[in-house]
Amino acid sequence: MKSRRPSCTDSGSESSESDSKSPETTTRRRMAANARERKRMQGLNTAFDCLRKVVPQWGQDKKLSKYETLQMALSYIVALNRILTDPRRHAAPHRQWLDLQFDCVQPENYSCLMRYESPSGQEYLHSSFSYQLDGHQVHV
DNA sequence: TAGGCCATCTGGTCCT
DNA sequence: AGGACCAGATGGCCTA
Repeated sequence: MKSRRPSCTDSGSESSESDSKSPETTTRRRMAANARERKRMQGLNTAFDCLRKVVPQWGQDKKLSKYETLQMALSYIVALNRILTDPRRHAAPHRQWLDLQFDCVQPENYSCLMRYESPSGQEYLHSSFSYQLDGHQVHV
């Protein structure tokens, strides 16, 4: 594991008589805030690990970065959404419906719309997704 | 060695 | 008032 900067959060002395402005209190609060922030970031990283497990890796032996994980999750959701909204077009065995690459879905290229279509073809309120793929506007 | 990725610290802001 | 969240800064590790 990485060697981390010496942490000042190890549970140490607790001053009980200090007022709210004393250096001791300030330091104690900072240490507590650091510990909370560390815990929060660990929770975030746990969530990223969970996301990596359910997102396709396409044979990558290297762990996806956080950014790549988010991009891949976005592409994956788009692909699954396409299957759900138009299964006959996208779910055929010969279809390479998961051939979206990271670059296919860039934040500047997509927009979320509020439209949905049921499997029976009946339209109702839902969320759909559109993005730029190879220069073409794709709606799923 | 440079660049990418990451963990941690820190101060600011918002919320309860 | 204190906790949660966020973004910037900093420095360590790893790989090409």
